[in-house]
Amino acid sequence: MKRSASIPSPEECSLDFHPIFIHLTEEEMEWVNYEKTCNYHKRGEHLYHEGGRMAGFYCVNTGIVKIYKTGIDGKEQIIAFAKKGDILGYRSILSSESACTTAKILEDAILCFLPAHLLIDLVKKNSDFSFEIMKMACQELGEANAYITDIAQKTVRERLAEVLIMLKNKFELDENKVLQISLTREELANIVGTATESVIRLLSEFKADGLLDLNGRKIKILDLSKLTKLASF
Amino acid sequence: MKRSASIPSPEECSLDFHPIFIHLTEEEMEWVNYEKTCNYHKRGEHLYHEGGRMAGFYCVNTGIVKIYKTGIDGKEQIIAFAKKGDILGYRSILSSESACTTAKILEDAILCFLPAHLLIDLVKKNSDFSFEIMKMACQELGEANAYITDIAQKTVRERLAEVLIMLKNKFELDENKVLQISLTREELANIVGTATESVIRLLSEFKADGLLDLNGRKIKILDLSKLTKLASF
DNA sequence: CGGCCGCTTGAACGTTTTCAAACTCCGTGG
DNA sequence: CCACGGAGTTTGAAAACGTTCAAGCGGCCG
Repeated sequence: MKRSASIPSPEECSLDFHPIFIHLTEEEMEWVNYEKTCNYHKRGEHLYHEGGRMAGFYCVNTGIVKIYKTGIDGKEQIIAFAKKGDILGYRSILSSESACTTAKILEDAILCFLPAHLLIDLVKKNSDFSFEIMKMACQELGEANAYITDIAQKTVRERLAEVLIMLKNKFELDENKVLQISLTREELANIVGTATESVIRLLSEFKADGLLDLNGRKIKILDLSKLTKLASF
Repeated sequence: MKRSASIPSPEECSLDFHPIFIHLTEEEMEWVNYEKTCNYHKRGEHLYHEGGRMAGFYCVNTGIVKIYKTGIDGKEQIIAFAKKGDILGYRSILSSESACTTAKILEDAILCFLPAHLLIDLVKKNSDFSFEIMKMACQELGEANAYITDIAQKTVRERLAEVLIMLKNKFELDENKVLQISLTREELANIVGTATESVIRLLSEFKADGLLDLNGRKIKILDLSKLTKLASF
């Protein structure tokens, strides 16, 4: 536990690669670096909870964060994942609402925390920064609308295929074509919006059809084009 | 057709009540009024189409606009309605994407059209305006996330109850407790994300349970609290 | 008056969920 | 080192839910 006790190195804390900050002046960037708090976060840790007030937002430098809402009798609905380069928690700050989701570390992460007032000040002072944030929010909105349509109209089978493709695009495959994110069957079900057993049955069906190979939580994509057809884009 | 041939009166074109514009300077407001084009739009008319480029955005002064995506074999998924005070089409402009929805007039409307460059210029020049737009986008994003969870986890019955409550909140009831928006059963189904027949069956079930009364497209809300319970918030 | 569109109902069908049980893997403690 | 326990996974069978198809009705517009 040497790492989690210590503070990340300056390189690990760098925000330079975050597309959001490219339009900041040197002065503003210094301000950001002065205000930021960078930390290690272990798997399982909660960053914030649905319904709570957001003290600030987070920039992901390494690791994976799961963002979800809690629905009927505690069942979670996964809304998104955040990985290197993503920011999270900005929505609630800008809309002056309490957090509409919960964020939990899925893979050990290095995150920078930036206080809410900084976000608001930057948005008010730097119109390019503001524009980037707005662009991001509008893109997310477009994706959310698309997902509403999918979830309302597609079968569970189609949605599972689609989710696998989405995960492949976001987290890539390794040299063996294995999805570079490890999810439980239940988590997969909570993205798709279905029961765990349904995911299990459909996955083995996909395997039987030669679309993919399974090895515990490792999912190897064998036939992307068939999978894409199944998702019916 | 005297009206549709003529141009709306200055009062009908006023944008003063739109909350979006309250932070504009007098000069900026003059600019908006100079650039705006105000028109009558008849029921059935399309404002823009999914996949097309947005030349600008619209402010609703009167009437109702239906905003939807087209899914599997043409089935529409209604994403939102816009009424007096709402703006639409801004998302695609700010995210530099093509329209992710289609907009169609549901009730004869008076709309102001504002060119895309105006939106972008205002966003870049007036940080308060920019902040308002961002706030709106972030709120919509929160609502979209909530709807994803609902549609993924709730039964059709719960969702229909929820949609009726949403419509009541947005369009109010008249003095007879009748919903002030007229939708076909199919349109209701396309909000809920289900088949037309399911909506019909559930509506008559709600009626049998004394929750509401039906008279063609007129839906009279009899027992809001029971309906709310059914929606399980 | 005819035809079309929207509404309604019934019945069959298919998909998905639920419940129950058993199995596997893995880490902990005896 | 092995037993134990727990979480996650898998499978089967039954049940619930929702869709689809088919048919008939009713009202409105041309």
